[in-house]
Amino acid sequence: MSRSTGRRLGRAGIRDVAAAAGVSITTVSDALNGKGRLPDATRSHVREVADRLGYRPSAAARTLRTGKSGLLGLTVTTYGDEPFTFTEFAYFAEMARAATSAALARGYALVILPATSRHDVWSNVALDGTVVIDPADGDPVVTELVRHGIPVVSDGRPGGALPVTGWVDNDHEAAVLGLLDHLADAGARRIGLLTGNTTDTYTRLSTTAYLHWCERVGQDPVYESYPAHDPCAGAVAADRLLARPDRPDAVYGLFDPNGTDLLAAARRYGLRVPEDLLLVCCSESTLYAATEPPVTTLSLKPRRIGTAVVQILIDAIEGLDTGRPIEQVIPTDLIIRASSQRRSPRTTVSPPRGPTGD
Amino acid sequence: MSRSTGRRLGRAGIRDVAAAAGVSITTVSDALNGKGRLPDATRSHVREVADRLGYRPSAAARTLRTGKSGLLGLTVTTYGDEPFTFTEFAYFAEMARAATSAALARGYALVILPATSRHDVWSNVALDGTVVIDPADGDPVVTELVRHGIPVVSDGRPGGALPVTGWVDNDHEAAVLGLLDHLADAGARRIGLLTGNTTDTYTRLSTTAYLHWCERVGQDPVYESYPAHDPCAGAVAADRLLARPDRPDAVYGLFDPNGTDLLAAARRYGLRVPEDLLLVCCSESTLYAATEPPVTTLSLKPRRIGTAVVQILIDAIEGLDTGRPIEQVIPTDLIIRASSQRRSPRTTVSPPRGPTGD
DNA sequence: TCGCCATGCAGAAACGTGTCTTTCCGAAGC
DNA sequence: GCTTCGGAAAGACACGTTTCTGCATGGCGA
Repeated sequence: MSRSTGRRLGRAGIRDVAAAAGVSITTVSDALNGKGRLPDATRSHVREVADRLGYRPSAAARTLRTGKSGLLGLTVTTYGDEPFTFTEFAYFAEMARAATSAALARGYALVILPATSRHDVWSNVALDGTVVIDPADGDPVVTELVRHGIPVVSDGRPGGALPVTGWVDNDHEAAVLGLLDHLADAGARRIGLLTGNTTDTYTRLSTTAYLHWCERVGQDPVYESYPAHDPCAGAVAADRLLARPDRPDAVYGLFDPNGTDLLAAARRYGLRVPEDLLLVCCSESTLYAATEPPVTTLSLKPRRIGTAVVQILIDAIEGLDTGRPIEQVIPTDLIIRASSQRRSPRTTVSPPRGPTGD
Repeated sequence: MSRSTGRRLGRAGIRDVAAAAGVSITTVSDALNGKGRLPDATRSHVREVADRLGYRPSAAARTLRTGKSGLLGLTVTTYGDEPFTFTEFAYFAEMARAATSAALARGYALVILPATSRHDVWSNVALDGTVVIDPADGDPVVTELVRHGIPVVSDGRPGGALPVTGWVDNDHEAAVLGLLDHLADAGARRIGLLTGNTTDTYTRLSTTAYLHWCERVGQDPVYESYPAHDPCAGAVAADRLLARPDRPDAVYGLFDPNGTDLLAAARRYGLRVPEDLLLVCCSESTLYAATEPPVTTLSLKPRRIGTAVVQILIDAIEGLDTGRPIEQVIPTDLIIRASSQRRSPRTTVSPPRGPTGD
């Protein structure tokens, strides 16, 4: 009695439902979770009473008992001082969105967490697993998580023998090589690169692929690098690249804003695109379909990556061994627009593109 | 004994730490949380033992006991069928990022949740409070949350007498009126509007403000609306707007991609910007500093909004009554660039802008 | 010398579930 | 008629914390 009256100021618990339905706690639990062997009459009766009381099981208690929280961490490595830069490039936003949708479809939710190993937050939330975007070599957060038995799946091949459960990545080398070939086919004689001076895997792989390609075709590398987290450094670096005495006649920009940066720099130097300068940049933004001229972009397919990462992670958590591989390579997509084609003399207005649909 | 040996396969619990340190569970808890009255010697000893065992308190158990989870929900109303569209417009991404940072700084983490009232996910996570972006009138999710005693703070003034704890918003009417005045000052005779046919508050307020302004200055409204969630519909609507017999000589685009859409449409019709057509669009993207010409944008200051929303929410959760108002209006920022100025005959190249810093 | 307070720590009761084990009861088998 | 069997539901414990209460001990003033 002291119990049932004392509970008045809290939410309705499973005890209240049991009392109201005239059954035991066990029966309520079994009825709501479809577990035990109960006649349908009891089941529906309990469900009806629970609904009437507005009963919601306590997530904390359930988590404590079952050991599963239904929460996945999402961590983005941070460049510069801002805690989160995932809006800097549309890639991160797209990837996060796809991951969120995929997780939700399987009953999980995503918690956004910092890449720094501030234990305060990390240990204050019960995680079933974690998605790590572009982990650094020997990332302390990842090693700590794995040491505690929490599955970790990374977007981006992990370096430094990081003990992740699985990973998904593009074949960055192949993507860059293919794109450079495309530029060469379009008539480029000297291809330049606008790249970052950060040490993340994407930048490193792309840059070395560029250098390999140069070596293969016997071209001197022409590149400028800048801190990718600085929004104005890109424009300056684009300017530097086009101001060089060995000015390239084609440029690949590694980061999302490089397309407009390079277009602006080209205008400043009176260079016409694509006549005087061929352009490709890595971006997920549909804005490049409507620039003057439209810019050829390399899409890393963040939606497919985000989805795949979450599927692998949840499969690992639930212990179900689907045939799905634990390490997946997602093909990239070169969306060819006017900026990388010298063929068509008049600028073809590309029709509005619908949703890419994957 | 059966206890301590049986725990071998799990993580180290508080009991293990207590046993290893030769103290009681209470002492461990107090030492780690800085609670009781203990000599510093005991404190450091317990901490050292806990570190050695790699002890991490169970978030679930703590949540169950204290009733606080340290988790805040983040919900974005969804247009169309995609579960999440917060990447569609840079606004959402910026806002989410700022909110995440602010929450983290105060020891909270954000959980991304769907706006649909699928109870599965919502009731599976223990929330201390929720941020709702642009809730619909009488939103069922919000009412349900409030009914269960969970504080809700919304980005966007709630309509339909929604019982939220607080809200933060821009003064959309004032922003639109000021911007239209700016265009009129620049010489616009007939200002058109590119708007959405969705019923969200932002679109509605902005559109009615436009209609009011037209009425006040005695101009016939010229606008086209389209489903804002459809990525290609914007370009088509921009085209429609400039194809009208009563073609406007200035346009305000309500959504992020409208700037490039309108630039592209203007090119198709041979209209020069800003000579033949003045342009403003609402966007948070820095890309518009580098377009040809640079486009004047209206910034809604999502970073300030995201921060303010979280501060209000956490204040409410922790019950501390700061002087901070529960309802805040954040001023907008009109970033004037070449597209809305007829004065300068030659296109001035705006210098690269640094981080906006708020 | 006795009582009192401050200090340092331990015991045990919750928090709200899930689930293993047990009990109860009617019906069927020998 | 007694046992067995199986269905339906109740009891009780455990999950790992936090925290309230309470027991010692020793120093101090009266």
